[in-house]
Amino acid sequence: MSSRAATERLHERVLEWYSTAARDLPWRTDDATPWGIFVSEVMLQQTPVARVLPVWVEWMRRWPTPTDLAAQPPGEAVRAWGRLGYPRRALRLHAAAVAITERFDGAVPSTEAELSTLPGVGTYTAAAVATFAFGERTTVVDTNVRRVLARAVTGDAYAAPSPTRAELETAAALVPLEADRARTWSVAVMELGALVCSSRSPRCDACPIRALCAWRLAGSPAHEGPPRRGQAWEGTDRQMRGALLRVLRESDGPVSRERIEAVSSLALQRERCLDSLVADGLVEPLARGFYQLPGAREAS
DNA sequence: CACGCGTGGTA
DNA sequence: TTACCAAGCGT
Repeated sequence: MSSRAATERLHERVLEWYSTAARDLPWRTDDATPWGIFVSEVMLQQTPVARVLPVWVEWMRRWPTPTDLAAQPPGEAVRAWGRLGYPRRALRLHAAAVAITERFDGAVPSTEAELSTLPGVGTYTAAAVATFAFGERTTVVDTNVRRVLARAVTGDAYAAPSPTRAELETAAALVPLEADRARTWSVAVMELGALVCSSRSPRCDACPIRALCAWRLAGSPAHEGPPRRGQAWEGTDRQMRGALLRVLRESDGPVSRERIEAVSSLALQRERCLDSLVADGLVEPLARGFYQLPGAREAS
């Protein structure tokens, strides 16, 4: 319900703050390529910047273009993914590189609609790449944006579990009209959420919009409703899949069934997870009970 | 639409 | 120490 003048004040304060507080990240430099930005966005899905940085640098060194990556077997992408987590992203990134090479002549597509057709590219990533790599004026909504707007505009301590229609309309209404300003606004709000308006302990004293923040003005009320439950971990298939894939990733050649079985004595779960990794295309079964990352060449 | 999917740092 | 959390996506 903010007036145009209030919106303008919000823009000015956030953009001014960003001009001095923004981190120097390699995918934000002027010479960052659309491919580099694309790779960074996929790596940053649910993974912190600090962990992404060294892996991104290595990927750019090895595969400076989508075609370079597409020429490799998918297992190479999975191995180079290291410990970023959610390794299916590596597989989808490889598949996206193949699609870009085959369907877009090796050039990362520039529109949100075309980007959305690529594997591993959802609503957020399509908007982010269209905006940050190509300057398309669109609405970028990630978890940071949702939290910042929940507090500053709506006055809630946290955003809803999943984005609501009203939330997306609020975000869209706040995007500056001019494309270049819109791009900076999007990255600035994300940065504000990452550095200042954090989930656990927001640093309101350092916030450029504390004087305009609805949550702050309401006395920073605690979150209402049931506590959001985190993901279970101990004993989950996710944990087992991670342990299994780690053995494959850190092994040069094919891995014997014996080494697979040494990962865990829980045979039922272990085999279920191995099967699911094969079904996902993350693991390739070979003859005589050996396994390897998909498409990996035989070590000589 | 709710759930499954990795990993490691931090309050 | 132990939950919580980090630029989501696909089914």
